[in-house]
Amino acid sequence: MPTNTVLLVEDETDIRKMLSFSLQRAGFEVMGAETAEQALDLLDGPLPALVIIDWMLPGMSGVELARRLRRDALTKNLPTLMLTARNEEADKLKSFDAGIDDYVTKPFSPRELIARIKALLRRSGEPEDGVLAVGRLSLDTRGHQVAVGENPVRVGPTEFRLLELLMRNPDRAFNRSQLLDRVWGRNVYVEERTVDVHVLRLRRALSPFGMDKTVETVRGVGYRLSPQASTG
Amino acid sequence: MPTNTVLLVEDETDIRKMLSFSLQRAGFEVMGAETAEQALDLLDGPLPALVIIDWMLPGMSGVELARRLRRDALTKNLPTLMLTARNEEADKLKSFDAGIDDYVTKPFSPRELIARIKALLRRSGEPEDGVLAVGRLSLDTRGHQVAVGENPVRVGPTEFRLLELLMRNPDRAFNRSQLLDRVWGRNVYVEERTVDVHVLRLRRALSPFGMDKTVETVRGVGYRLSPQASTG
DNA sequence: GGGCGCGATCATCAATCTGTCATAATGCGC
DNA sequence: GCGCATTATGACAGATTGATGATCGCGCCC
Repeated sequence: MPTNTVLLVEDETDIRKMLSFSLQRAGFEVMGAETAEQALDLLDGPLPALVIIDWMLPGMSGVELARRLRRDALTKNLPTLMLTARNEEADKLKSFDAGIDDYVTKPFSPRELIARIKALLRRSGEPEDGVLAVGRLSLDTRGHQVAVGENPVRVGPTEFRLLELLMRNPDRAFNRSQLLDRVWGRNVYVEERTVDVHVLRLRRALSPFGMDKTVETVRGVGYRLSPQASTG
Repeated sequence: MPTNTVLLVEDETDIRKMLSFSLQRAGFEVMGAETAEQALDLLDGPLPALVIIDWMLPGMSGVELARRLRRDALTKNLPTLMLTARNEEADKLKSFDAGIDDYVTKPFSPRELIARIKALLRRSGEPEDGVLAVGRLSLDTRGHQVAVGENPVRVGPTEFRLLELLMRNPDRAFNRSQLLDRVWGRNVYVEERTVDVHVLRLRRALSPFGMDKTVETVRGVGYRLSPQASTG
């Protein structure tokens, strides 16, 4: 999901161009569609971060489009914003009912639109899910969970932090001193050899899934995580 | 963010009462505050699902309150909705800038307000009917009831709030401090170990249905709700 | 006043993790 | 192949951390 892409569904060319311009100036990439049908086609590709829909569209209406988006699991969580000339309460309610997240009435200033878009994105898109992945190996920093494919892997706290560091820096070799600093903390006195033991324990935890080769020894230096070796 | 409770910050008594009534009829619990300061106090306790803030408040302004909420890690993700008599663009922008998620201009109909609230909650992951579900486990935030399949489960108030938080954030690990902040409230001084006891009680309540494994221990961190483990 | 439900602590036991060491393997230059 | 340097591994004792049962206190209702 390109995080700063907006899909704009608006049939009136002038308005579409004007909005495209404002949006681009605000740092968004814009995908334009003239009809709901065209929009649905575009949504088969990479998803935008947000969809702006004009109420009045030729063919399928904006409300109907919104409803469709909500029904499809893939687009269910896409933030949507309705653009309309109407200012009647019934229509607003209908929009919200169709799952629209926000509603802007024409005439509106581009600045207001941008502000609302940002508010919407702030609310939805931002939360970094915190899942690191290397090959079939994944590490969820939020959930404190390691898995190979669907299988959860049991690792102790230290091994978790160690793996996290390695996964954040794939293919980079760390010497024991660096590992101690970054995993154990700077002012801790721990024998360098202790690192070996924890690497061993980490490998042991990964080996049932054939992923133990992923943590490679760099002789004379230290250790490295190698995405290559995770083919198992 | 626990419960289907809404925090309403409005100094004019008439309006507050009227809105409280509408909100309650729509199925929300309402916490009322007359000032921003009072609101902040209330937010030291269990968090509501959403905050409605009047623009004009005696003392600290609504915008300033919103800004504060955004600064604090604990309330950062609370959806906020601004209520105001003004209709000037500059003010709207100021609101959005303060991190407000939506904006309703007086005079507004309660129905519109409710619709917007629902849109906001939907966006932040709140189910429409107030029933959270994870596997066979379900929790009704309005009826304050927990069930596994059709079987009701008896849990105490604290266990309920604890389970609610966990169910709102499946697969996410919380440490004891976070749990205390979010389930007990921030101003209370409670021993961290107390969390263990309530987790124990929660598990015990769930175990007759084989769901006790759903609440997992993350050693060295805290606890996590795992949909996986609910297969029992 | 006397249950009763609930919540917070505490003490204790069990499970798990940690850092070290001794020893076995392995790799590498010659 | 030899010998040295480096790494892998198994074992262990101590330290942490979590689970559990029991206790105490508080507010509430009869």
